[in-house]
Amino acid sequence: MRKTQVFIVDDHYMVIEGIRSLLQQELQIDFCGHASTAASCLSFLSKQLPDVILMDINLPDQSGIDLCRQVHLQYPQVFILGLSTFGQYSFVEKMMAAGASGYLLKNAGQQEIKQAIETVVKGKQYLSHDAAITLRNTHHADLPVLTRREKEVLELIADGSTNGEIAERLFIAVTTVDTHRKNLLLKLNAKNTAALIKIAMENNLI
Amino acid sequence: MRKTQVFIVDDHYMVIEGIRSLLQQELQIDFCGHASTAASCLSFLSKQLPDVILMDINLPDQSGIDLCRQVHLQYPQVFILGLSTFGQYSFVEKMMAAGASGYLLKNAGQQEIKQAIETVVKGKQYLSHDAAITLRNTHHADLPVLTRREKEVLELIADGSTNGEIAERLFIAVTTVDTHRKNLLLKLNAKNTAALIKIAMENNLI
DNA sequence: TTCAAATTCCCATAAAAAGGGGATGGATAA
DNA sequence: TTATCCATCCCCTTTTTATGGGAATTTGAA
Repeated sequence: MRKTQVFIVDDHYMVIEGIRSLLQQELQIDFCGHASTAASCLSFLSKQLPDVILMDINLPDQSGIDLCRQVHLQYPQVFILGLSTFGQYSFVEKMMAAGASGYLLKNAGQQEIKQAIETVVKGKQYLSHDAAITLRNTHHADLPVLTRREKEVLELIADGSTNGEIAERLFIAVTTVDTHRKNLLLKLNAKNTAALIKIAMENNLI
Repeated sequence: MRKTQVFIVDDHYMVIEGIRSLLQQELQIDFCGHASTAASCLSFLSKQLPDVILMDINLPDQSGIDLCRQVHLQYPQVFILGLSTFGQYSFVEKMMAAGASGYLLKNAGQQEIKQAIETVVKGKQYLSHDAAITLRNTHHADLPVLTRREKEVLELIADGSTNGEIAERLFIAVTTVDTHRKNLLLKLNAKNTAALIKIAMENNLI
């Protein structure tokens, strides 16, 4: 039986080495290389295709989510396992939406990594236990979904722009900015701008 | 010559395994154990003292900075190397202030880890190249010193309190709060409340 | 195609913050 | 002991936000 080819994309050498070390003991799995940037990952894929890619969400040149989407479109036969430090709901969800077959947290042990790889090569989905719990427990319902426009306005508010300035930059009326602002306060349950920015930053919305 | 005993505190198994794997090839270094929480780290130390601890900043039960301070006070003979994903200035600085002898980023390779350990056991300081650059580049001198009162006011602003509410809670006049607020905007070079909160949070003032 | 959500715009009033002054007592460090 | 910083307080004006409505158009997904 052919060994499963595994490729790793992560900008932390310690993590790459950790996974490599853990997978070395698995006879059915072959570690075929690693990349620390999205660019070098794509470059590798143009020459050789692994069966599974373990992909970190935080990469230096671009978001792992974007890379995931790109790789999934270009090489749909490759299974992608998301990889990150924390099980923040939005990240897990976005990674899955971008075409990942599963998600692993970096505190996963040898057994879990092995099982995840074996599961996704069969075409099934694998969610890290903790990630699954996160998806269930955490502020799923609590964390509101901001629209594209609301996020834009939020960013500009955080930068210190007044409604007038925001309106100018986005080519909309001041009253519209006002409305978005109202909705932001409502959605994030903030009393005023100060609380809004604090909550937004605590939830990585900025 | 006695081997250098190294202990790791990190809640990510992959990182622990990575470091262990990298250090295995070093004959002068002995990996003597690991912990994934501050509590189990302290429990280990009560029985056995390593020469160097590689300590992550993000731990599940408490901040690595607090743990660092505690360990440094209780076991001053143990050298601590801070460990984290990013080289954010305030974190590096706080870790050093808490008694760490050095700082490593998780993208460090085998040579760098080895050199860091060798450097700190000699009682010298070791800063990861990237961390050192961070310390130099980022707003070091720029960061203003906030007074006790200003910090209190800042926190209350961030929580969404109005000047009136802040005045009530601190038993001072609204006009005084106004003055503190003006000074905060000035010191942090913020255009308005939104920018103030963002800057304050980015610099860990809240 | 149809329906819900997103985006856009408007009015009016009340509340809060920003910006500009100036002033006083107290502590502290040089 | 003088100078500096902190904390406190006050005035006034203008700008910006908050709050509470209502309503028309896109747009995207089912």
